[in-house]
Amino acid sequence: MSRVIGHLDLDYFYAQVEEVENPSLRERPVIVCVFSGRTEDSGAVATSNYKARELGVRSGMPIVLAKKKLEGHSPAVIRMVHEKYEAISERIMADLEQMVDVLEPTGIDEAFFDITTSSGGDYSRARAMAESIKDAIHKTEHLTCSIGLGRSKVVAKLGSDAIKPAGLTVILPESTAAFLDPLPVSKLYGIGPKTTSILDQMGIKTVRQLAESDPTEIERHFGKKFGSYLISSATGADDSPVVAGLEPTQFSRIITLKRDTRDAAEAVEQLSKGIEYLHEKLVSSAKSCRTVSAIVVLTDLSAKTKSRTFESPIDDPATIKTAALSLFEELGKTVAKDFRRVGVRVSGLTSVEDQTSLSEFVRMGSP
DNA sequence: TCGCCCTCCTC
DNA sequence: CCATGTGAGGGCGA
Repeated sequence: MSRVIGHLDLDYFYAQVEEVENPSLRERPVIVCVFSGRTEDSGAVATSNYKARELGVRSGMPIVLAKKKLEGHSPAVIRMVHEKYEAISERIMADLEQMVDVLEPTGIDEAFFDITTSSGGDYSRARAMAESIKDAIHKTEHLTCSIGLGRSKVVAKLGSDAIKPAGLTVILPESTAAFLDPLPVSKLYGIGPKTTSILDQMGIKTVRQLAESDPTEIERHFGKKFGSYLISSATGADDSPVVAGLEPTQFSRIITLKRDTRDAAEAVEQLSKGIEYLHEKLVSSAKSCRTVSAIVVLTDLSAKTKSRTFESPIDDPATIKTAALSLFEELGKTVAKDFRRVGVRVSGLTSVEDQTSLSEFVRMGSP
């Protein structure tokens, strides 16, 4: 029996949340922006509503450029408030969890789910379940979403993208090949510009061509792991499970500096709020980290990182700060250009409860 | 295993 | 024409 996997995507999430909060915005192009603070309007568009997209606005576009495209259309330019969207997302995910067998959130606005058991493997029952999920989110949060149903994560994800906003696309197991075959490989999850270009050079343009290509040849180019993933996604036979309760493995914070510099102290100074935030994240998730990394983006937008791993896990802000400072100092010596953006990452996360306490360690004795 | 880089994803 | 922010995962050399 085929599995029934779903992928749910909240439509133009941040901008839609703003529309719900202020319905008069629906008539206007809306851009939700991240302001870097470097100059008045420097920064980028995080997302926009469909009115803005129709006028040529795209995610990641400089705010100044987006404003030019929207000139004369009375655009709403809104500063992004991440915590607001996070709270709404958490409520929705908690509700969803009650409605499916397994829920795997993969971002603030999307999640995979498995309803094989509760639908009995019946795709018309599954469709009805997807419809009630959409209704529930609309009732409670007044938000629309798009859902794809299919036999694998890759297929479900393509489904949620096929018709949006407010779409529901069901790809029956027996129609999987017909659905996938004609798509360009770049549509598959995990295939970006680089992989597309390599495949193109191998004469592989469509998902069908990828599915029919020699697995050995593919694995030779992309490695065992990614190679076998490519083949199984292309055939729709990818059997990776939907997994609930995945724990984060890293937290990071990166900011744009008010002015370019190579001074480590200034980097850490401007990052001090960010380091506080990382500390809070560690405490609130009951985790410690073993590795601290400093990230710099130089004036030419190239990036460099340097990290330090501690023997035992740490979670206090002072230690993170000191580590970051020395890492930035070392980076400052090796790079040829000034820092434009700086960041700190904590990784190698372990749950506090998992950590072997000293007394426990002594009791265990040396192996 | 660590450290660093690359690729990708989403907004 | 300016270019934000977060996180996952793999490859590879040391």
